[in-house]
Amino acid sequence: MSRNNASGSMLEKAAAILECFSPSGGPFRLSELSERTGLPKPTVHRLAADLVHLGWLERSGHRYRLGGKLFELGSLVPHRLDLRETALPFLQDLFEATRETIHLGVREGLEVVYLERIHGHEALQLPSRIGGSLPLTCTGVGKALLAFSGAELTDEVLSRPLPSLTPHSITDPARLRMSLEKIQVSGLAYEEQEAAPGVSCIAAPVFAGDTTVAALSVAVPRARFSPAQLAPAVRTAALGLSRVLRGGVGV
Amino acid sequence: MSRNNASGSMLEKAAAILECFSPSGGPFRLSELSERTGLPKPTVHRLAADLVHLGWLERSGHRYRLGGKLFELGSLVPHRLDLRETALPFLQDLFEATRETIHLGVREGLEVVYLERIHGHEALQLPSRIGGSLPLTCTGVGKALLAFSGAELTDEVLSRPLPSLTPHSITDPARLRMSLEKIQVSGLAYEEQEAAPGVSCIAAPVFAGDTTVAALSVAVPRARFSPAQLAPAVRTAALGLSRVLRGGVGV
DNA sequence: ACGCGTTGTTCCGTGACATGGAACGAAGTT
DNA sequence: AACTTCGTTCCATGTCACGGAACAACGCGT
Repeated sequence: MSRNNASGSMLEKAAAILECFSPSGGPFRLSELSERTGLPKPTVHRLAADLVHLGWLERSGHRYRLGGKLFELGSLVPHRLDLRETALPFLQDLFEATRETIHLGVREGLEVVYLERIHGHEALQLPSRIGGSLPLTCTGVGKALLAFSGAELTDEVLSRPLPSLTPHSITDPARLRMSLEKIQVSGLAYEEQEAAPGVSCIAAPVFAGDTTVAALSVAVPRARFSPAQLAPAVRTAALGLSRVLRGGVGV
Repeated sequence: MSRNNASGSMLEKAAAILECFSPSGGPFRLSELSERTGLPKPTVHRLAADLVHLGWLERSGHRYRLGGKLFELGSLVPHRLDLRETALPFLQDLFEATRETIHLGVREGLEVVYLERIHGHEALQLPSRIGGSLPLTCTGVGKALLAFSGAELTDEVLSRPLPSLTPHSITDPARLRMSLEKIQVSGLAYEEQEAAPGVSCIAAPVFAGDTTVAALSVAVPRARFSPAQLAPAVRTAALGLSRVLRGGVGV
């Protein structure tokens, strides 16, 4: 029924099979893979066997999952790895100061990709996942990135319909533009229930020299949201990280 | 010169290209990839182009790096993801209590694979990397895993030559067996400069029900190593995580 | 117990497409 | 300017991926 991105070279088919697992992640049966990819069952059977052989897929009984080799390779992606490594101490500081959920994200096209997310025992219900992407327009990290990535990008984003994750997500271009301007003067992005109901967020951009390379944020249950206490911590972490990156991390 | 694992299906060749990046990670030129894989240049050229098209490889100028899609897929590997998520709060506690480098690892075959590694501003020089694997026999996490994974595995490991990461790594089977027995009675694994010079480590196994699913550790510069203070923290974190996993995480 | 729907799996003739040697052009090196 | 080494394109060859059809192994409802 799905008639997904179907065929082409063998690689594309293999990729299509692996793509089935994002973002659902969950184990799939052969026929589910066949249906989701639009590929005939024997083809999926053979390819899946090959992928298992390579360690890219794992198979227990009749269920397929992503394999350990992908985790290994994914951990080596250089830009992600380096940035995460240098950012981690600052994220830890921020966590220790606030004891709330911390995010680190970079921009990729018109979306934000999360590189790290740390939290304590009380886990918020959030749409963000490490490695996952969300719209720039309705997340704290995304808005911080967007506000400091040049006017062309802002125009590009505003020229399209604005996606929304919750009823509070900003869908009016004019309102978003105003919000971005406020972010530019204050250096901090606020977000209230635009990404997840009941959760507010405050974010700050991270610079390497004069280009925006990332943003970090702290997400808080709405009931506990007190900008006066969080803002200095977030700003401090972002500035500290930016100072270390000044020499730094290549694009 | 390398005559690596050469050819076969197209997937194997593509995998061979990607494997070039572990653990070096660094960017490679076309001819380097050709040499390392043993594949002819035109073949690598075509495959690399396909991989770039899929987002598995990135190309800037004439240099190839691993692509963002791999990071995304790697973050979805279920066993890794779930365990890391539930373990994170306990790792944070342990970090906050010790302010030292924390590791979380699982066993995969005869090696330990690290799922998480958090640290502060002072980063130790360690061979461990997230997603990377090391021998079970010369790391704290590895020894904790090995000591609680059954006698057959111990015999299997001891029947082979013991690898070493430093001159202090244990290479005598008898000594290792004794060390493992001590770990079994104390519930804690000690490791002194066996993985990296100047670094000591104390680790504890993590159970889900009655099976060992992971181990966590704290690594400390030898000068600061004081087991009396670290041991209770490590044990507490491991027990806390085990308690949460009791219901839990499937194999 | 039986039949039916659905699953995972094997088989195999066909042809699409990956293959890699050879040739080319573009840098960088001596 | 002659040479080396790189990335890239071309194309005739034959390999190997392809997927329909047939088979086997469950699970299920009555």
